[in-house]
Amino acid sequence: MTDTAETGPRCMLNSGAPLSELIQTGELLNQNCPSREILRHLTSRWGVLVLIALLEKDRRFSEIRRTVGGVSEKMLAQTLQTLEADGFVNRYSHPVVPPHVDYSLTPIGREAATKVRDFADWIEVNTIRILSARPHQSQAEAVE
Amino acid sequence: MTDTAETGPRCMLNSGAPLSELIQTGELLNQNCPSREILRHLTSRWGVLVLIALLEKDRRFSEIRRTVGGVSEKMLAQTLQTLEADGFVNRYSHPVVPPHVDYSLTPIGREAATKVRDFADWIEVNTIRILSARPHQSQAEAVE
DNA sequence: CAGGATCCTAAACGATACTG
DNA sequence: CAGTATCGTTTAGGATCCTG
Repeated sequence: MTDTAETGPRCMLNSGAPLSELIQTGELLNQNCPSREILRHLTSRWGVLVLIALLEKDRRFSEIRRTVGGVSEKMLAQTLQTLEADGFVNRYSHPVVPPHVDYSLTPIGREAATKVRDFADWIEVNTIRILSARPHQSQAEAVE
Repeated sequence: MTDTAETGPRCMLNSGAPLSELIQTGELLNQNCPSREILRHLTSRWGVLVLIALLEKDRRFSEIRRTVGGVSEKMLAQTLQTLEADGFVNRYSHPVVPPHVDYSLTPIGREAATKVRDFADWIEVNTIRILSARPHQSQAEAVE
């Protein structure tokens, strides 16, 4: 045992090497890679849907809330803050009362959202196919 | 108020219309659409990484566990069961002792995994750019 | 209107022990 | 080896109330 409690090999992205020289291949499978965090934010339950909603057009808070079915105020605020902190979303608060806040995608946010949207499109197109190809559950499983 | 406690408009995919005539556009934003469930499975924390691991080659349980850094036995088993139930993954248990179980992608699982891999690749290529473009946290936030 | 603060429940997760 | 069962912890998530 060493002095540090490493849980696996270090990721190249935090190995101390100069960033400009790094090449990443399959680093997501590495537990310690910061790309894991990005992945989790972008694939989070509400993050995916918010990105899609904002890809269509800029929206204000309550509009996103209405667009993304089922999201609570709290989770929407939290999701938007995370996406903003990652630099995927711009937040512009108009200096008026009552408050008016507009959300939009940053350039890199738009890139990410486009990728997410591609994947979402695939799911929407294939959902029926997936549901019908699904192995049937047994009675026991269905009751569960 | 009606007799049913609907939380939003029905999704076309469970509206009772014949499946073959349905067209889906933006149905993921609808709370009641079954595609939401597929999305959650495919974008789940470990689901993404398992699909990527299996896209490279077929693997047995312990091999996936070693490949996907940080996944626990329990979560891997659970994730594989979900992906199998959705029809994305094949499970073949060799009739030997000690047990030997091979996992592989189904055709539709391979399609899905390819899409996931595309997105993952984008993240890996852009992680550095994302991290450096991130708005800096304040001292207060950093301590938090 | 856009949230922040609070409280609470449910689900996800991980570690460990056990079994065919 | 490939799980299952159990337990305890952590996080996600929702509901409600409150404020500039």
